[in-house]
Amino acid sequence: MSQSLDRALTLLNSIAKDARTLDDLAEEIGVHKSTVLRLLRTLEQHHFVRREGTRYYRLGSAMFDLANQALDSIDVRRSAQPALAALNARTGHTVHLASYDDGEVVYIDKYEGRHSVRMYSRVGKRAPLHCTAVGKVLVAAMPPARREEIARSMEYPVLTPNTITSAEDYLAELDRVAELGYAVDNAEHEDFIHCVAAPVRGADGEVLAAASMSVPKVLLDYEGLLALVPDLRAATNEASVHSGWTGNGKGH
Amino acid sequence: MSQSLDRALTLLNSIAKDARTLDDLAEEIGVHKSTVLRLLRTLEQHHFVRREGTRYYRLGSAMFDLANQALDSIDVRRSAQPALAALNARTGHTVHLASYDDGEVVYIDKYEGRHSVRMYSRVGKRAPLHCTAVGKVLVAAMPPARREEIARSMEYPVLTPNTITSAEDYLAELDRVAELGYAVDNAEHEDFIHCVAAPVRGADGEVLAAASMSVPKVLLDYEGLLALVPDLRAATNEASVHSGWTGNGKGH
DNA sequence: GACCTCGGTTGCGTATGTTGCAACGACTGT
DNA sequence: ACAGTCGTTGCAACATACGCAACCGAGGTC
Repeated sequence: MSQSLDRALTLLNSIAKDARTLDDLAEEIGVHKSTVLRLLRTLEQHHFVRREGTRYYRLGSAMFDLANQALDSIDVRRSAQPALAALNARTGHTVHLASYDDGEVVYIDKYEGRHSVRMYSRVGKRAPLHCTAVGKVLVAAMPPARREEIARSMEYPVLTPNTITSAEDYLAELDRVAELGYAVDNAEHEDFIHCVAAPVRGADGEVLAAASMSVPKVLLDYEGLLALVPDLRAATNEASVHSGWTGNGKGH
Repeated sequence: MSQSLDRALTLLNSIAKDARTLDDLAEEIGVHKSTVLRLLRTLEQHHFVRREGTRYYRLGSAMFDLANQALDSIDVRRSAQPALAALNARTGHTVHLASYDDGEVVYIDKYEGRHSVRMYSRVGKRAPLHCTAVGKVLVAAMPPARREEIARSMEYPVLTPNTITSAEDYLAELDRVAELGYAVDNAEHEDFIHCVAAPVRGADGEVLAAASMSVPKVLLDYEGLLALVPDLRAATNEASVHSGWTGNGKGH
């Protein structure tokens, strides 16, 4: 819609990967380098990028500032924090908080696990709905019509041998999740990791977000993973209460 | 330089403060609302903003994602983390890590103190050079000519009764800081808080960032504040070592 | 239930802002 | 000192983003 803005935002993404030079960027988005220069200057004025020496560009501080302001304004994040931090401290496993956004899952908080296996996730990162436990929880919370609509319009890229690959299978899985009140990702996203997730609810019983624990398979087998569910649900319940949930689906 | 981009970035700032409506935004930046709509649509495509319902706009996940990528790429931040976290845990006081950027100080990390007095700071936020301990440390580390240049071109807004208000006083203060190896902010920025700061150095002895501890005056008097300096310097030394510093100003 | 208002959305013509070009200048390495 | 590389600037041409005004759709009021 807006060409120059579109190009500028694309630039930001490139720069984020790592510091880049002018010609690099120009070639990458297929415009003349003078154009890139002018866009970068505007971005620089607003502190969205900064120059390193004269040659390289990096993301600037406005990025951090705005992002942190935005994170602060996500209420679930703040209200769920104590419960999730405690869960993380108690179990030592990686805990994620995620919400639904435009056909994907977005991580809005992360508590790093104590075991050294680091996951390729980060606050702000997006992940597919079909192969994550949080994705299943979030979609399962929607009315059946919406579920169907989403499931039908999704792609089902195969990421591991266990990945769900069809709308039918996914919808069946969602039914199970809705009934049980929690979801499992049995190494459907990353080969060596499996997860369990449960919903965090707000005042009217609506699902605000989903919290998950991720564990390397070498550390805990499937049985062991399921044994974490009560602990997880205790934490999501506590988080729900802090978010205004009263347990009867009718807040206040 | 680029009008539409400039406007879009301004919009982001407005939206960050809190969710806003279209007309609001249009009036705020003085353009027609259809223009704002188109900019927002482009921003939305890139996930820089998301819509809440149909009426309100909020910052989107691309913001978080890029910001976290950017933070990860700041090496000092990562290498200083263990030492600063330990310092924070040991003392219970708020610890900041900051670097110099374009005539201001930028906070690149923050460890919240245990006492309930919260400071108005945040990762990514900017602060003036003349009234912060970190600012003094960072400028004091520059060659005299550069110090002078910066000091002369700065504004000296009065924020508290103790704020330094002239280039002469500031330069004198910088000399003291350079000699002592640490800086004090004696309630020059916020009335009820005073701070001490010390430099974090890299492989070649250059100052990469400054770390500070901030304490409410009611909790600790000036004497008590100064008594924290050894502890702080132990932490910044450790952080420096992790950043490649060898103590002789000649890395490797 | 019809009317009204308010906010978001769309199509269109025009002027403005943005683009690509080409020449310049600063810096590096040989 | 020269060649090569990369960032920077001025300018003219054009595409783009702009403002306008009319069109919707939802919520509230009488």
